[in-house]
Amino acid sequence: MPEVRHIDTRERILDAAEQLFMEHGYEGTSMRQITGEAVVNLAAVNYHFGSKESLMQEVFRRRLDWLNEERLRVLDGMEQAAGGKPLKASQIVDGFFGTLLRLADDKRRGGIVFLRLLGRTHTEPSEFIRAFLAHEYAGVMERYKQALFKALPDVPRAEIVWRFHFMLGATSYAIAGTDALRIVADWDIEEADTVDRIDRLVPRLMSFLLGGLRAPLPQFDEAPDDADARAA
Amino acid sequence: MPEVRHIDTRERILDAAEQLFMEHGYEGTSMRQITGEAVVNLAAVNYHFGSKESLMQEVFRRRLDWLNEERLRVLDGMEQAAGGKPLKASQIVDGFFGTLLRLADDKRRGGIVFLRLLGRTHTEPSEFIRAFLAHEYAGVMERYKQALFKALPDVPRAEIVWRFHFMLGATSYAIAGTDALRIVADWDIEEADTVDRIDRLVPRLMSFLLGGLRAPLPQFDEAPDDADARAA
DNA sequence: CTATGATTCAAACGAACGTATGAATCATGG
DNA sequence: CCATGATTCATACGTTCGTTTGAATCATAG
Repeated sequence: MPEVRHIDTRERILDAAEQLFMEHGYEGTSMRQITGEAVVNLAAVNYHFGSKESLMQEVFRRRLDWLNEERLRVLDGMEQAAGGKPLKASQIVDGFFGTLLRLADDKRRGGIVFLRLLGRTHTEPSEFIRAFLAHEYAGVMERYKQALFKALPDVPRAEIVWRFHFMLGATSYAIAGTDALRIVADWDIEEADTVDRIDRLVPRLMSFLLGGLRAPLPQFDEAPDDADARAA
Repeated sequence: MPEVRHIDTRERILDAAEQLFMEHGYEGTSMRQITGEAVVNLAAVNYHFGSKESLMQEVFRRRLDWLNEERLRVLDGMEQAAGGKPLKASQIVDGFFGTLLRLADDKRRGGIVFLRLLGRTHTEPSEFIRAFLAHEYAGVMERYKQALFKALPDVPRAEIVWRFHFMLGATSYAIAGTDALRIVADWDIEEADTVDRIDRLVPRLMSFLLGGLRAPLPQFDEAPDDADARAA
């Protein structure tokens, strides 16, 4: 097999790119940084991936393919077990976000580095990246959306979609900046240490997400204009 | 006063930069794009602001100074009215996030363009930007944090800080991508039209945030290892 | 009406960017 | 064990980047 150096080089590039894209973003990372960190020749990226854009896509595909398939497997399993009855909202949320967050401990599948990269990329401005992510997510999103509709028949569908969106935001942000707490202001979570944070982040975030998902529906009181009246 | 052209040029640069940084990010926006959009000479940015970094900081300072002072004014007013008694959580959340979101309608203070820029920048990788934002936010964060501690005396402080963090994430994401709904997957909110979205986004997001903030506390069942038992 | 300082301008700087090239080096199949 | 195709390598290409420069133009004060 003439594949040994090949694969090794490819993987080293992907690892370095994953790390650097996470730290400095796509535009902020140069080919020379990537190949330098990976200890490969500058031309290797173009040889193996064709371009910087293709490299970026491969960085995501390598991790997202498994993640989204796993999400579908989990959902399939839960629906099978439920035998046609609606799932609980907490199950669905855990299937989608829990499956994501549990990646943090799985270094073989990217671990916390990929998690942070993914969190940051959700708000990445580059057009082609967002388009690519939209395509990668399309199938999974549709399935989970339908499951939530079924689980919460009394909640307007538009409301569910919005709240899914808010949950995505809270999650992206939470994983994008594990250190962002002391960035947005220098709060220090009293007890927090590196290991502790991820372990406890999951139940903390899950409580928050479910609380938000099941919150009382908003009142669109009166005229669209101004409308200072807010529920106290 | 030799200030007329001066100020006009400065402002045109700031407006163009605000728009372009929002669309393409800091690294993805070039000086030539900015000066082209502003219809000023390429050298004008360096003449008026010194560097691209300083320009970025000025773009934010122009808007954030007022926003954060307003947040403090609102909090002061509410605390005065309460006369020493704790505020309601919903008041505090509205003071912080509502004041932010109501900027969307205030074109004079940046409107939705600045709002989206701010949302995206929270996960921006560049070190100096995050450092700058941390400094800008420091005072306001501390005051609101203390207000929440007082309003929710039964909730562990660490939990409040985390939930504030989650709220920030949900909000950033919601405003960063008003179009991100059809980006993350191509959902279309049935009724949603441009005007409608922002009007209804506020009560929707507020309900979600409050639901999350007041959710049942997480259970850290069976410490995984390193039994740092903390009250559940 | 001219002198002065502030602003604008066209042009250029060196550095860094993503990419391409062709020769050198490698591992393998015949 | 040599021929072949895959991979690595040093080097260079053409652009674009942020910034600088010095002259031209402007608005005002004396």
